[in-house]
Amino acid sequence: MFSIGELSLRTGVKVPTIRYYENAGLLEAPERTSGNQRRYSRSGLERLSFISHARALGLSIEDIRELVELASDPERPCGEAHHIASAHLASVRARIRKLKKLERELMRIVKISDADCVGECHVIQSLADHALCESDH
Amino acid sequence: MFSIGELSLRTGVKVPTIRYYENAGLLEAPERTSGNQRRYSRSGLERLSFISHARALGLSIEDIRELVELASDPERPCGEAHHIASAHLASVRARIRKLKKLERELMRIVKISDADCVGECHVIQSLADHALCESDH
DNA sequence: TGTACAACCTCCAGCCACTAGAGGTTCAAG
DNA sequence: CTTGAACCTCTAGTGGCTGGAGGTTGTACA
Repeated sequence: MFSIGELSLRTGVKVPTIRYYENAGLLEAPERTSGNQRRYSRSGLERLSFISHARALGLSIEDIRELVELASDPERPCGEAHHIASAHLASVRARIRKLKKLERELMRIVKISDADCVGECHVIQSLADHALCESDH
Repeated sequence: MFSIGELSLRTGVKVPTIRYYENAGLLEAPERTSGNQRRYSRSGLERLSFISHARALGLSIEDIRELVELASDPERPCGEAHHIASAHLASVRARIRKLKKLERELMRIVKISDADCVGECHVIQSLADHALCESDH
């Protein structure tokens, strides 16, 4: 049996965040002591690790809620879980593509202002004039 | 002279967002008609384009506020503007690195569950067990 | 000149995923 | 039995908008 503080230490998830997950319906409400403090079992620890790992992978609370439900219903987990994971993979890839565009754009802006840093400021000029951009955004 | 709606059409920034920028101190409060409606000049349009472009590049409102101040003070813009832009470039690169790690991780999870989709769900298993991860996060 | 109605105004609430603080209670070590 | 760290609940704030309520103005047309 772990207190919320011990659980926090073991998982690296902050105490208020654990309570938040409970409130959001991701984490089952644990037993309480007679004095109303939370006491977690091993399964609570495992569930929290699951949530924390999924969050680290960037899945939304909503996605995780769904995965948690699937996990507790062994009849129909795999297809849908797979769907959630691969949808998320696609969105991660889209974000990478977008950030790479930004990277190129920013490199250009920074490089120009490196080369020629007198008079008018090129950073500000480049930011002001979208027409100078190489890609759309 | 543009109404707020025209400005919105020309820049692609939504009307409530324009008001939000004004409120946040990014966009100068424009003239008003006798009936209290906003009327923008060309310089307002340019300023909003600047903001919108900088946002599209992922700069924070706070960063943009600073750039806007720098832009209006031609004494000391370049060094600081360059600093903001290159700090942002660094953070974009960090985000790309992080997302690429996630991509690898998710690919692994999705691939496993592709290959072997019977019995226990591997998506959920992989998410639950951080020890299976190849990289830290 | 009157009227209809789209566009405008302000203010307030909500979104996500936490995080921080106030103010009070409980647990456990000494 | 006392101390004080850790716990409890509840509320509010973060960033960057977005949407709605309820009321006013601008403008095109009859």
